[in-house]
Amino acid sequence: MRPTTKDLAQAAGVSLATVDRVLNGRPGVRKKTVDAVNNAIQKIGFERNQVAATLARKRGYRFGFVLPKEGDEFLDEIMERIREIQRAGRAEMMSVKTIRIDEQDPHKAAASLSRLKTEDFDGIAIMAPETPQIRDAILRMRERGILTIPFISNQQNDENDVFVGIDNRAAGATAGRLMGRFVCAQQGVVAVITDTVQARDSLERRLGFDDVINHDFANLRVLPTLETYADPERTQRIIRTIMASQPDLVGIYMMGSEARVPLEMLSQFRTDEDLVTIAHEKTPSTVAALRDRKLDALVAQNPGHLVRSAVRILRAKCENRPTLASQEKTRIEILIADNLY
Amino acid sequence: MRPTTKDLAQAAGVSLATVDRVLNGRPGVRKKTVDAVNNAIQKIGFERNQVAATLARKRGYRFGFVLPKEGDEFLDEIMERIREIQRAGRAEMMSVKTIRIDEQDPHKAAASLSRLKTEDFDGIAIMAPETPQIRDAILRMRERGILTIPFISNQQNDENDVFVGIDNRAAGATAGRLMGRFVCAQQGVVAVITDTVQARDSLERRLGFDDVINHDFANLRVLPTLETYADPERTQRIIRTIMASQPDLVGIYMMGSEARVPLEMLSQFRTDEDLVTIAHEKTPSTVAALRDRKLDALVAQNPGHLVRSAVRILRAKCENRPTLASQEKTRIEILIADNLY
DNA sequence: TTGTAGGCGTTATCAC
DNA sequence: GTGATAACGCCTACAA
Repeated sequence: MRPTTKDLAQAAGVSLATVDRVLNGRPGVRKKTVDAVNNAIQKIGFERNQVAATLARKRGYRFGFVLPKEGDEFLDEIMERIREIQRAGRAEMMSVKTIRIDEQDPHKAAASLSRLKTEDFDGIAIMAPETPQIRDAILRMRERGILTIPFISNQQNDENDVFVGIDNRAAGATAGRLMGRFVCAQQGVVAVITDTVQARDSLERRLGFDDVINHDFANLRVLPTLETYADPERTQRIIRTIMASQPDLVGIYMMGSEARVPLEMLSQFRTDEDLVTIAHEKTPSTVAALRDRKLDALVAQNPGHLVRSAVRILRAKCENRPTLASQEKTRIEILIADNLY
Repeated sequence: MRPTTKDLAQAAGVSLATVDRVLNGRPGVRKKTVDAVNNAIQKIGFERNQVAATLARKRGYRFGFVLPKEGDEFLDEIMERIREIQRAGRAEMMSVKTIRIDEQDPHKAAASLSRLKTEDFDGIAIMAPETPQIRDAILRMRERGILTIPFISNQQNDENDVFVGIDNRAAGATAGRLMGRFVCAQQGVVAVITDTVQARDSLERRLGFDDVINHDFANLRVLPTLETYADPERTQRIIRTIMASQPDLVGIYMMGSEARVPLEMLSQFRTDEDLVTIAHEKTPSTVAALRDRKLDALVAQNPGHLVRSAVRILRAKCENRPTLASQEKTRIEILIADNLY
């Protein structure tokens, strides 16, 4: 039988309460006693039973996801996965809530974060742009004792802490290599479209993309990034212009997470089967485009994985135990028509 | 506060013990009482607390993985992931064991399965070739009351039951499309190498591969599958012959899960940068080959995911609750040099 | 600084 | 058939 806290208390010659204090790093125990307990842990090979520990805490774990108020299809997927885990989590004594913030207004957003109280949350996963106000708000949350982890959009990797999301530079590189391999032309020009290059994510993807193209595909020339500002009309204009002005166009890289609008516009123009198109994220639009051969490949991060990984990491932090590193590294998925599952 | 069994007992006008009997489908309760409890469940929105339930069962969950005795690098990865979950599982009241069977000898293998007792296992994930003896042994295990699920190698999908592993036909199709897209030649010949075409997995991959090539890449001709029987010398001979006899060779598809030997042999010959090579499974050998540009792409199933998914499914079955379908579908991963993480 | 006792929401073992 | 009641292993008052 596995040793229990009772065995441990006996082995260390202390009471259950003291064992609990040491186990959970609570104050009010003499160093000597702490050592005695720790030695006993080693000696009898004690390992805490998380199931019992969770049950004994009256309240379960309460986690939150901070998400932008306005979002694209990718965000819809994320929210659907959060809903899934909400349902499944109840039986495991875990509740998950979402908090929407106004991404456009850093002050409002920061204020929303400030309102999150320690009494309501054990940990929060935060998807938010990198602004001074938000960074401060996050720091203050931590001081209040709420665990936080960056979610999908990285907050400049402040401490070499965990981060749930993909390496965007590698994602861009992946897109770059697929573009290079799929284009069979001797020479050609590649266009890059995104909503805005403001975000760090876009910058990193572009860097990765260029790295690969410049290094391994000298036959291709990549044009400056075109910004749509998520405006359909502007998007249409951009695509029309690029198609008309670049006779050597062989590929289009849709770099943002909102490929729906560019794809719609593109489908009005694309007649040339040799134009290679690559986008990000698996959404209803991109999946349909992949099936219809309007898109050649998708570079994606799995929304379900992101959400579950965030929750697992927060929970592990709460319980003060390590996570399986191999499980929590977010994979850069490549999707084509045949592995869409 | 969430309703507990106590609340439920009160609402149904019965005792805790009866509630438990109904909840766990145990016999010895009048139909009328069962209905009363079920109605009360609906009425008060009761949902069982799995944490408490797990704790209250004296023993935790005991699962097993049946694996072949002899294996390749892919199997090593699987075992490493099982070890990981063994460590992590203890705190969650779950133990995981592996049982190695002699794949070459169906009778011995079946005998090994027969030895697995209900007292020792709540559920077993089985990776085994599809032979009458093994099929029977599995059926008998089920009759004994042990939950079983096919693992990686499918047992002809007997009941439309769960299956942990990839759709091999889709995996072959994925390899086919990558081959078609990566080969830029006007015309060419593609070779297919595997250990043996005995296994259903190989057949299905080949079907998927051919589907795509025939349908979408008329410029390519796929040669009959070459079998290495996992013999290095034979592999070398095969590769030498194919390189010499097929001047139009533009691609090699290593269809089995053991790409190490073919890759080694290939590296002795490959000088032509235009030869596209695609293999299966992420292992030290294939990863190194991908990095060294000796391999262009990998079609893989994630070993960690496979193992954890099997455990989650077994556990859910034990606890008589559903799984997250989106999480348990094994993805067909495409790996290139840039998304190897 | 340390210990005692009661409780978390189930399951299991007895009686009736 | 059904109902009390004692575990399960840990946490948390409150007492000493």
